[in-house]
Amino acid sequence: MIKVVLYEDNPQLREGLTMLIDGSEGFTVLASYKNCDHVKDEVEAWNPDVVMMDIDMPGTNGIEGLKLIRSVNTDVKVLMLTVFDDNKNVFEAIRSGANGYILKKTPPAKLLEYISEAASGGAPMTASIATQVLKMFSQVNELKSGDYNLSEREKEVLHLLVEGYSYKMIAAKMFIAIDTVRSHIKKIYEKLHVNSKSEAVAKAFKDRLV
Amino acid sequence: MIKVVLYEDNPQLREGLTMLIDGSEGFTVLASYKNCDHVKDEVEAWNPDVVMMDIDMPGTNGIEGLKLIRSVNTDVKVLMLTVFDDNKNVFEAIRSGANGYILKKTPPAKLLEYISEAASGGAPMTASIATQVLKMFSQVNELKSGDYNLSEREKEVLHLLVEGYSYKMIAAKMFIAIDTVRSHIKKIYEKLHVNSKSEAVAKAFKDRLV
DNA sequence: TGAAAAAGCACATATTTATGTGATTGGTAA
DNA sequence: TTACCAATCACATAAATATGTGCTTTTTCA
Repeated sequence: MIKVVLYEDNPQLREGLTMLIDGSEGFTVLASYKNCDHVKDEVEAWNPDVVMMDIDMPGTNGIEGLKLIRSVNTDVKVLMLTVFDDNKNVFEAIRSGANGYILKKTPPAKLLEYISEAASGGAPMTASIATQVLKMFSQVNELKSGDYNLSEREKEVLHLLVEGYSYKMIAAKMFIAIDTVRSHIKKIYEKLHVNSKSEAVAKAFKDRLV
Repeated sequence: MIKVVLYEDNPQLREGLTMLIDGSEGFTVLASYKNCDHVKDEVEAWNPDVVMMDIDMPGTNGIEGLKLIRSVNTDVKVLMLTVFDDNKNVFEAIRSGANGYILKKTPPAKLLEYISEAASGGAPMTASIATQVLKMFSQVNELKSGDYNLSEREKEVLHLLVEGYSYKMIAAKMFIAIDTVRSHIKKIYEKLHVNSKSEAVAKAFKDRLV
């Protein structure tokens, strides 16, 4: 029996969801609330398997509610429920430890399936949400490409600079004179359009040259 | 009619999948291959809606294949197919622009559903994969919480250092004497366990203090 | 209430960095 | 074959940085 607690401000939808879930084999709704002002206590008291949390609620919103839950309980599965698949909330919810993210327009049968999936450790997502997540993910790891066409030797030097080596140490490590290190670094600064070691290091991090 | 091209080295599975998909209403398999050595030409020639790509193949593997496809075509939906939900491949596939990631043990009905979902712009994922993706996502954006308990003023100074300001400029910007800037920086170095500006900058980036 | 931080300032000095000018060598592309 | 560039080294100098010691004043916290 999957124990569910529900947070949804719209009375019709709250009742409808409660009846749907509670009336289905294998599911029970322990409680449902119209806001998550006391979500911590409530989740602790009921100890549900799954919390269904509306995002857009007056007072403490769903994301805040999720954070509150996570501050005391990292086990309970939290399914975020929303009307729109807008980017910002999806991102924030996932960051805050949501287990799934589904649209309200999801058909009833699918909804129950999603709840079971969440309860058994899955991460149910409406297709459009999943698409967004993947897109965000590849964006995060995209970028770089800041080429600056540094020569091989220059890349080596830059790398050592980033590692915190001094000119003297770099010279020793690369078996070249310190003046050669200077030459390389000067060239690197020109190419990166900077004029100090720390700026070069910062740029290396920003543009993922490291 | 959803047009599918299949890449799978195991002959039995390849035949099985072809028969399943091709035999289903609304789906057609244009071609199936046992490796993706000529994936670029093949995808261009067939122009499918969905490519199903096995990850573990001899020769050019699925990830490489995906990258090859993406180098010439960003529209076709690519569904990655694998036996294991191992972390590294999932990550790499998503980074490279996969549209979905499903396990081979997925039941036939579900498989067809996933293909349709991919074709219509969704991002079908096996539950265990979705869970992983969410986990990775929240890890990537985790705070890292490298605290070091810097004081407010020290954080300001560090921030300006990272921005590339010299001591003199920081002094001017913060309306304090350059010697005070030195004091702060010395303290910062102690707290971060570094002893140069560029090391501090590097650490700030690494530990997301910026 | 009293010690500990935090923030501010000053002076001194050694080291490191930044910048300039100039030269040699070997590879490579027009 | 000439011209360019990467890589190497040298000498010189100014500016910036790192480090040490020492001194107020204010805030914080046990």
